[in-house]
Amino acid sequence: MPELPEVETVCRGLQKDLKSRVINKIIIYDPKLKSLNHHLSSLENKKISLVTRLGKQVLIKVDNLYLLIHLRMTGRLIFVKNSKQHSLIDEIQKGEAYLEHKVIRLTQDNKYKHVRFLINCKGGTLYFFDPRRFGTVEYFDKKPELAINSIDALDENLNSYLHQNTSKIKQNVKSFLLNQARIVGIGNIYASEILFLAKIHPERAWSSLSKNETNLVCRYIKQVLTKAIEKGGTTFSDFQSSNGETGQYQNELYVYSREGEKCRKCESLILKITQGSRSTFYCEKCQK
DNA sequence: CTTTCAGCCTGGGCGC
DNA sequence: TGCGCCCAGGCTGAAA
Repeated sequence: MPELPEVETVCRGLQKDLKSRVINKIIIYDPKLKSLNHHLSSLENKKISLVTRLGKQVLIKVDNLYLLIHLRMTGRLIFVKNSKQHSLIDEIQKGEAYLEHKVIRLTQDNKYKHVRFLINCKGGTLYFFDPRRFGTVEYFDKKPELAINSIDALDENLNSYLHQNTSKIKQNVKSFLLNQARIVGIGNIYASEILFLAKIHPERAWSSLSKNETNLVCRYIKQVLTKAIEKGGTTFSDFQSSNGETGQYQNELYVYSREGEKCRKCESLILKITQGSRSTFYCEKCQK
């Protein structure tokens, strides 16, 4: 689910909600997260100072310590302010939520929502829901950084990075955009959208791009991701911001998930192919 | 070195 | 209604 714009949307919401709150208690329900247990006590009674994005991950600064959360496919971080209405903690204590395979499942609208862990702080609780349980939470005692030789997709130096470091890469352009060891933040939805707008065929080799085409890709990486952030991300089935709102960028898509529908520029039919075992959507006529 | 592909998981949608 | 199959926004690590 979450690519850079969705993670940025979550971070902005959490920064507002969590900043300056003191952590009372952290509870882990999913045994897959138990490595975090060793560090929980060092986080309690400390103040959250900053929530920022690191690539596709959410970085929460707690005093001089860090929690790095990767949402992967279905992870959601939802902050619920304290109110008279019962919180999940209350429901657990009242036995209205129950344990199944040690992962809390909360019934709500007859649907199960899997809570892997929660942070209860003064004024509210941050829940980490993740049905598929691909998401990860890591603890660091110093600030984690992006991998060497990689660059954030919205870094202002992206253009010179692409020209200086990537001209020999023979990988197809679509797979290259998804490669997080290089550009960090682009996922399967936005990769197809960026290539459509840049009018570049997804099966071209990255090294075959002219200087001008590389500039175009760079321009549309910035444009697409920035606009998607403005729209609060893309919601297909289950992306939600930290206050539970859905994104709006799905209404702007030119090709993703539009196989067999008419291209919004030339009216020929959108095609779907598989590259690196991921779906790619494109317009044969618009993209050369 | 590069590239592919199964695996990690669950739930929704579809065809029968 | 139900069952089986396919699909999914990400990433890793083993194998080729």
